[in-house]
Amino acid sequence: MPKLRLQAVERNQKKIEDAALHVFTRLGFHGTSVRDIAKEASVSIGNLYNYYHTKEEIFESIIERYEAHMEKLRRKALGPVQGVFDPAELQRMAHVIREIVYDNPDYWRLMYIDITEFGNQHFAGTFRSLAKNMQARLGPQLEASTRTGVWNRDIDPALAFTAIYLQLFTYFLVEKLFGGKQHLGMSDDRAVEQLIKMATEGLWRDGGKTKRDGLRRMGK
Amino acid sequence: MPKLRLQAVERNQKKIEDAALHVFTRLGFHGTSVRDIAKEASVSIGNLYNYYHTKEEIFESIIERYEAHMEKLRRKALGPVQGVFDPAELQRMAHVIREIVYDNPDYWRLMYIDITEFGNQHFAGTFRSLAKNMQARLGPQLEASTRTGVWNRDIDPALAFTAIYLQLFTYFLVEKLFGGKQHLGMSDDRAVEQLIKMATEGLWRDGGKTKRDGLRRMGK
DNA sequence: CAAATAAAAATGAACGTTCGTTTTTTATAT
DNA sequence: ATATAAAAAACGAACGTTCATTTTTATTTG
Repeated sequence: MPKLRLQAVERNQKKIEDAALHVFTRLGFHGTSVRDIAKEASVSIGNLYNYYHTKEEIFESIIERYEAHMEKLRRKALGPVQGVFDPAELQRMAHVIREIVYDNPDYWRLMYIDITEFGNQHFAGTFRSLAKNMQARLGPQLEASTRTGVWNRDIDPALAFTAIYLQLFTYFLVEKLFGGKQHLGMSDDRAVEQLIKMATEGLWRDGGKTKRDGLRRMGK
Repeated sequence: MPKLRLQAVERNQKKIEDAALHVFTRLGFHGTSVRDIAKEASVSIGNLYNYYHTKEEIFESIIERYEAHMEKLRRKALGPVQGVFDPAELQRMAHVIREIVYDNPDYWRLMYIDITEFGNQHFAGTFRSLAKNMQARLGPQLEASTRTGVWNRDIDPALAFTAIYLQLFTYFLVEKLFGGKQHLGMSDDRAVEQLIKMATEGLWRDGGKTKRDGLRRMGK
């Protein structure tokens, strides 16, 4: 009646999935052989099949585990947001997002594998109704922003916040995964500062008179 | 002594590469077999190797062809930009970018394949010094914007324009490739309108006094 | 608290299949 | 008749998975 202790099973699975993640994200799903995984995990080929029925099951298990991890991190990025459009708060969020992207580039590599080799089966829900989810999470804070009097009433706060959130992720992803070394022409800190300044100062009305004049004068 | 006319060779290569693109972007590089390509192109396996030495050469030839095509489209998106930050001009650019993304999702699928299966070998240069390239293309127009008097002098015009450009691509990519059906909570047209309003109205100074007050009042 | 025990875990060779590529054969067009 | 394109056949290597066997492990027993 000796069965491997549950924590031992957990430990072995983590070892296998860590190894599999490493090779999957470098060679793709079909570019990775189970021998690659076994070797990377220092486990026999046969034993892999004691823990997973198929190679694809390993892939799906990795995604499940990673998705749970990312959900925690996303909460961390959005969690303590109080004055949602306060530049200082956005700076903090940007810093967390930077950390998330730089620490977990493999998460997006998995996403790209899913798109190119699995028809976006596993990550399809991630971006669905993003703004609506944002509204559900930050509804009160977002609504509060519109009641300050200076809010640009033409702009939906949920859209605005989601756009900033996505823009920051995009910036760091381009830097980390797409090889865009300082693709905005300056350091991360300065670029983020400028992006936030751009976004926030556009959210607050200034009456719009001098601005329009400026545009008219500009040429078009 | 029949030698295939050059345009016939070109035609056959295009047929093969179109077929290969179709299967590559659905199964990935290693998930696609040369038999898949041959069948899709209605060509024998052996004959494939009369046109390409290896499977990888087919992949690289596709990228080369597609990159040239995309460069033309990018020029179209940026081409007739005169008042670079004029909302109407940005609307036009957004429309072109939408068209580009919706007509060519396979270009980005190739990019994701390159990242996950080739270590970003072939597309690494695409995002390098994006803002600097933007400066090279639109330098005069960007500089002109800073001389209108109402420009927010803290913000680098090249960064601002590149950020808007990237944000629009990101928006449509999320919609088309990542399954985010109306992820900003509204139609493409309305979302784009809001993004542009957000970005541009943040570029022009209003003195900053009432804005800061608004933020202070907001809670943080 | 060892030693014995039985069940589970781990192993690596072997399976049939499919892979990318090469070689051989056939068809075609001057 | 001959050079070339296209197709078919064939190649060894590598694929995902299975399985008979060995090793390890947690428990029972003395």
